[in-house]
Amino acid sequence: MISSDVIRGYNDTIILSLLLDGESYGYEISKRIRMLSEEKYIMKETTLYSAFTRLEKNGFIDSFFMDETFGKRRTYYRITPLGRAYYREKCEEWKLTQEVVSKFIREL
Amino acid sequence: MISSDVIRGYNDTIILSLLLDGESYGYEISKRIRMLSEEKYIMKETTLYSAFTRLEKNGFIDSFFMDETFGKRRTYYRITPLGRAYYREKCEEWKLTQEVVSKFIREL
DNA sequence: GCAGTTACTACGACAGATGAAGTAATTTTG
DNA sequence: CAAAATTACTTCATCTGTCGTAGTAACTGC
Repeated sequence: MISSDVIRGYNDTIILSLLLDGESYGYEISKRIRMLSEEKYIMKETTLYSAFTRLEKNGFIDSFFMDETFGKRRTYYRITPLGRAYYREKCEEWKLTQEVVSKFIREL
Repeated sequence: MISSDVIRGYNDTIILSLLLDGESYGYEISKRIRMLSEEKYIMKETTLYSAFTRLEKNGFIDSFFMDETFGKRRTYYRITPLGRAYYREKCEEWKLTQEVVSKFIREL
């Protein structure tokens, strides 16, 4: 289990990464994070949906509705070019973070 | 430069790691983080001192004063056995976090 | 003697994560 | 066929940690 405070800085990046595979919606994203991380990280619902709001406000994702005649209406999200650029930056930053944090981590 | 939000979850761990080398105080810790990270991460003063307060409250560090007849009085900190245990946990968590986050990071 | 460095402390603002609760529709199961 | 589970969110209030700003205080170098 990974605590939220250590991965916090990467929630937005994780979501964007999954949207690179194509448009998706909250519940699906949530399940994919769970699966891909092998249950090691489970993003809370409220965290996820508040991330969507923030990402959209920043222009990193777009939201839209699909034509659905059944089921509770889903909000779909799609990554924007700006979002891709931001994702790339965060990937670079991740490499740097790994290097830096690793200097303070030792095997005991 | 690493933004504070991505490294946020590791500030306490970074401080504890430096205290493993022996007791130290705020200003010194701050300089060592700066140097060890090759200026890639600079912990803000307020962040650092509030981390000390939190760590002490949690029993992970002890504070004390040294006999000093000159200079502004420094508060020294020393890691406790509890702090060492916590540090070890965080090191394990770091490995897990690296694995998990890496799954969402791609070369583009 | 004044600027710069060392070494903090206090305070208020803000962003992001969270728990709890609620809504609403569909699907499964007993 | 009704109840429980699952899907798919939304709202709201709270908490934690970071940050900007500012101030205090002593020493050090020019």
